Amino acid sequence: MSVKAKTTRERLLDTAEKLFFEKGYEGVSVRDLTDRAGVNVAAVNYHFQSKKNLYKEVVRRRLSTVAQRRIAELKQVAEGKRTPDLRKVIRTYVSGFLGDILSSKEVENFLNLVSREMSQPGIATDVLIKEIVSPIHKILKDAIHRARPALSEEKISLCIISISGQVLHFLRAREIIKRMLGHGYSKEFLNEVVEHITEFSLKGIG
Amino acid sequence: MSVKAKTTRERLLDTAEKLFFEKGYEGVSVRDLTDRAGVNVAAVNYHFQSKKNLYKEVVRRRLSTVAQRRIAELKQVAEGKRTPDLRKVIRTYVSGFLGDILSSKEVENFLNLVSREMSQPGIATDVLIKEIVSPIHKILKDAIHRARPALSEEKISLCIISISGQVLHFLRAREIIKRMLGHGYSKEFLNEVVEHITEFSLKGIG
DNA sequence: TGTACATCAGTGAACGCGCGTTCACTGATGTAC
DNA sequence: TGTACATCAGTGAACGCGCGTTCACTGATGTAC
Repeated sequence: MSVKAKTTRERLLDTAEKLFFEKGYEGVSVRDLTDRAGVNVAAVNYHFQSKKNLYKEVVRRRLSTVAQRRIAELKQVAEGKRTPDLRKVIRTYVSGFLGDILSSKEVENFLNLVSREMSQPGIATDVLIKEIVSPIHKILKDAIHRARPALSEEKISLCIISISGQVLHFLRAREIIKRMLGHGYSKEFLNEVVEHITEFSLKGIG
Repeated sequence: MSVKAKTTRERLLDTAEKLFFEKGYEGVSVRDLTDRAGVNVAAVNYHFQSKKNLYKEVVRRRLSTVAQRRIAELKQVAEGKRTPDLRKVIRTYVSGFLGDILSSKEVENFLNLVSREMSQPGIATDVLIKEIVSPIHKILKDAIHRARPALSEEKISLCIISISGQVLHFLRAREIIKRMLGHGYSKEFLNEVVEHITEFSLKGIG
């Protein structure tokens, strides 16, 4: 079997991912982290020079996987064809960020972090914009442009912001939304939300 | 003339409002506050018992004015008539939160705070929900129900969340939106955004 | 009107605490001759 | 194969700092007789 024991570095990265994604950079102290990981306080600075660096490293690690998957999914439905199926494009985008937050704690937590950094610029905002926000924006813009050639560039951007605003709000304001609706985020409800945002936005674009 | 000199308490409240609204509760230290106000560090605890209490007091002070105005505006266009003009209702809601953020630094900063507390529960979230979120939600729900009787209660709530999601996103993610669009938030642009969200949402509701 | 005392706003200095980081060290593994 | 030294992961304890808060105090104003 040989279940290789995790090194201190690996344990730190895994614990940091969990805690940072849940509580944000400032919500986690170095001691929270090292206690939970079962390593010495000095380990963070030994392996990553600083808390900030560890955070960036953690973001980078997940980002490449998640961003690549989201971008690949979108490209598949948005590119190639002469006029893309806008409903499919939007649904893919929305469901990529909302659809399966329940199926994987890691993805859910990572999306928490993304939405947090989108709401107020933080340590990793630059890399997030570069690796995920801009590429997706570009794909969506292009797809909408080909599907609705009459719309101006500015109008298309406003529509994209309207869509991502809804997605981020449903991601971020879960607690308040739960209170307003009187129920939580079940699998079925999330599917309903994805359909809702898709149809709402499709009609909104016109 | 008799320009009455501000008391320490008043200076603290005014400074706290400015700083808390701009940078959030945790972004401001008691010393930031008292230095800026030109008063002693101990004054915060002398007048307000704790930093937390000062924050609540500051929120309470603005909230009553802003909430009352927003609710009054909405009631005027939403209530009374048999079937309300949905376009007017939505525009009033959207423009209440986005329309004049440039005209008053205080209102802009307060709306920053509201949107911050809506994104992640904070010290004042409860009072905000009670005084402004719930009442407005109720008015909107009722107006949409009378204008579109076919829609279910759940569907109406989803639509309201879609609208407020857009509003909050345009409020919160200003830095990122500026980068995406290549220009800032001018008076004209804000009017354009209000019209955009109104029409997008009106079509979205169907 | 004068005196004694209470109440109040406001202050300077310090407290205890948790924070991120650093220092001096250990013990295991690798490398050179 | 044995010895000497270098490199590395990891550690325990402490450092300096900024934080919210508290303490003991001053000086001005109000109140009672």
